[in-house]
Amino acid sequence: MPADKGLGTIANLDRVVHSPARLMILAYLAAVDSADFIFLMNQVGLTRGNLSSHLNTLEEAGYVSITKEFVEKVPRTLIRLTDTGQEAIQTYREQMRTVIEELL
Amino acid sequence: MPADKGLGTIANLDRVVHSPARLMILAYLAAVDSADFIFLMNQVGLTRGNLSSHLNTLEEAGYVSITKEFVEKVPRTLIRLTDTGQEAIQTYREQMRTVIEELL
DNA sequence: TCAGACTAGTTTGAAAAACAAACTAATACT
DNA sequence: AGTATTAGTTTGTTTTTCAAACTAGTCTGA
Repeated sequence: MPADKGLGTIANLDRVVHSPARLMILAYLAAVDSADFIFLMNQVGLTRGNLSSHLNTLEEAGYVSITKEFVEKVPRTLIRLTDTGQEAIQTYREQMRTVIEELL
Repeated sequence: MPADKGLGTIANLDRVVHSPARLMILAYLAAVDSADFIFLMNQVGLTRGNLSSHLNTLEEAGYVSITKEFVEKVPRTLIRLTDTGQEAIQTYREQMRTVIEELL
């Protein structure tokens, strides 16, 4: 662990949120609250496989909920930000803000 | 690439800076401007091997300069933030600030 | 109706990054 | 001389990221 208090903030950053690919997913979901798989894929510019595994990571962390439904025989995967996910983003924002201030 | 302008900011984040371990190193160097290897190791809480390879990455990116000198027969490695490194931090701060604003 | 093509994802496997253990080399102590 | 200590580097393992290949179901037209 870092000896310094400020650096400790960096060490404690939530890696699930911090990863750029997932940060994009969360940023998008924070704006729209719910999106389908393909639309999200186009928005964040990830391949399907890539998106699938990142969503899995986010779901395991409890940050998103994934519901599959059939719309006119076509499967549709809806991804939604959970309250826990919302909180995680909030915490991350606050920590990152602190980091940015002390990085000056 | 992401379709959205804001998400593009996240996609373009400098990965060399973004990595928490290196972010700690840079944050520390930004504060003190120069530090020796062992002191830095204690401050950021990394093992020697770990610190050594991260410094290598930072040196290759041109963000730090590493000078080795002998002080009383004892080798001393001084790590210093370069101007390029200072600029990279500045750019990262600005991008991250934007990210934090649009993550709300 | 059966072949080919598309949609929506998941699984798997490869590449890159992060980390720590083991190694190197030099000095200092006894 | 032999052992311990300091200061790093190299190497090998684990984890993370990413994309190619696979699966399952639907649609389209000959």
